[in-house]
Amino acid sequence: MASTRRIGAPDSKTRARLLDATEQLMLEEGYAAVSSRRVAAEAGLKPQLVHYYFRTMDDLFLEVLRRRAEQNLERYGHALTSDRPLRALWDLTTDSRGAALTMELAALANHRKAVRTEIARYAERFRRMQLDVLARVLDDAGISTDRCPPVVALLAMTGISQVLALENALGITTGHDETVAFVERQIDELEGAPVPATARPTS
Amino acid sequence: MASTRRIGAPDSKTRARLLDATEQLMLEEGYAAVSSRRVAAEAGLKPQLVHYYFRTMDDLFLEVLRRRAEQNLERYGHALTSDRPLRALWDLTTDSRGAALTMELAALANHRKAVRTEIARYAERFRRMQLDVLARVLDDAGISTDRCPPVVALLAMTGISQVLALENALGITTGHDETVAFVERQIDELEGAPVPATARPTS
DNA sequence: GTCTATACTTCGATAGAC
DNA sequence: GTCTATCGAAGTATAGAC
Repeated sequence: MASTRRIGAPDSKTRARLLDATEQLMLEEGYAAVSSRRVAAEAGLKPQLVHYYFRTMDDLFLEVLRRRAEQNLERYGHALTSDRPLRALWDLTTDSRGAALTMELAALANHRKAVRTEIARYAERFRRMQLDVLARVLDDAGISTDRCPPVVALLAMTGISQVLALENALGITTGHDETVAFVERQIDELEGAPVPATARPTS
Repeated sequence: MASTRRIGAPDSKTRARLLDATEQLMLEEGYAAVSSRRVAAEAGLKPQLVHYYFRTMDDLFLEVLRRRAEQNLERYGHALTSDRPLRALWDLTTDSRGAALTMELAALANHRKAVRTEIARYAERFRRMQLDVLARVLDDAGISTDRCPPVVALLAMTGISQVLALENALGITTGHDETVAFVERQIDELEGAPVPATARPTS
């Protein structure tokens, strides 16, 4: 029989503080630093509150993941409608804070089955949205996809931004500037390079 | 003054068993599963022995890292002298077991300063060796490096193999086959292996 | 609805026995 | 040189007080 234990309200202010503290802790010290005691200390609360609002640590991690993923899905939605969708997509995948948290969640997935399952679900949705953008841009630019299918270009782009984020975290930056410049030049060519000045059309 | 506590012999059979057990545990359940008790259980030994041979857990992780890194340095050395060095390099970076362990160590580096420092040191050495191979191959093939410097190609290759490994661990494989085929075709063209009919050397 | 007192488990590490 | 007995701290989680 299921436990009769109660759970905190989903819209509680305290609950949100715990989620923020968890995310902060993951970024600063990695997911392994996340414990009920550490999260509570970061939020200035008592450790037991973590278990009141999130019955288990898995629930806490899942909620962090979902909150961030939904936010990202919305951002990618906007990228789709941008006048330079590919550039918008690249900017999103190279956002350092987002990339770092993604890395932590991916590492976490290695030994938390619930997290792995949820990440895989979201990843498929992201992949599809990204592919839509890329396929459309390549088609508009009249690029043949025989030799390099859109999915290959997408994986390359994802991989490059990932390795940049990972090495950044380790303090290795050799070749990063050149790589970013290269990718952005490719994107500019595909989407029609804007004049290099700061003149941007008003939105 | 430093502690008077003693430490086990470096060539001890028991010590090696503990290192093996740690590596195994990291691959199977992630680095967060590595504790003195779990490692000992995996090796069929008593938990306190971990602290006898490796004073702290940091020391244990560092030894796992060094052992694996030295092994890899040797492998990359061989790749340099292969008749198809680029292909050998690609095979090494896509070795799934090695990639998985690297991911774990990278994640571990996020909150273990000693590990991060040591990884960064080895990473610089690897990067240099890999660049030597790539620059030579590109030069031999007469490829201009103006547009795409060797270091950019290297980061792309590293990123692609990394994202493949990461997604594999998550159970996502969409587009993987196409991507591997694409990269290997590029390599074959550069190194003059069986060239497909549509191959077009750069002018 | 919100939070605290508390149980029980596992952790890293040391001192000392063989 | 090798291993064991044991400690204090930190971890997750639950039952019950406000």
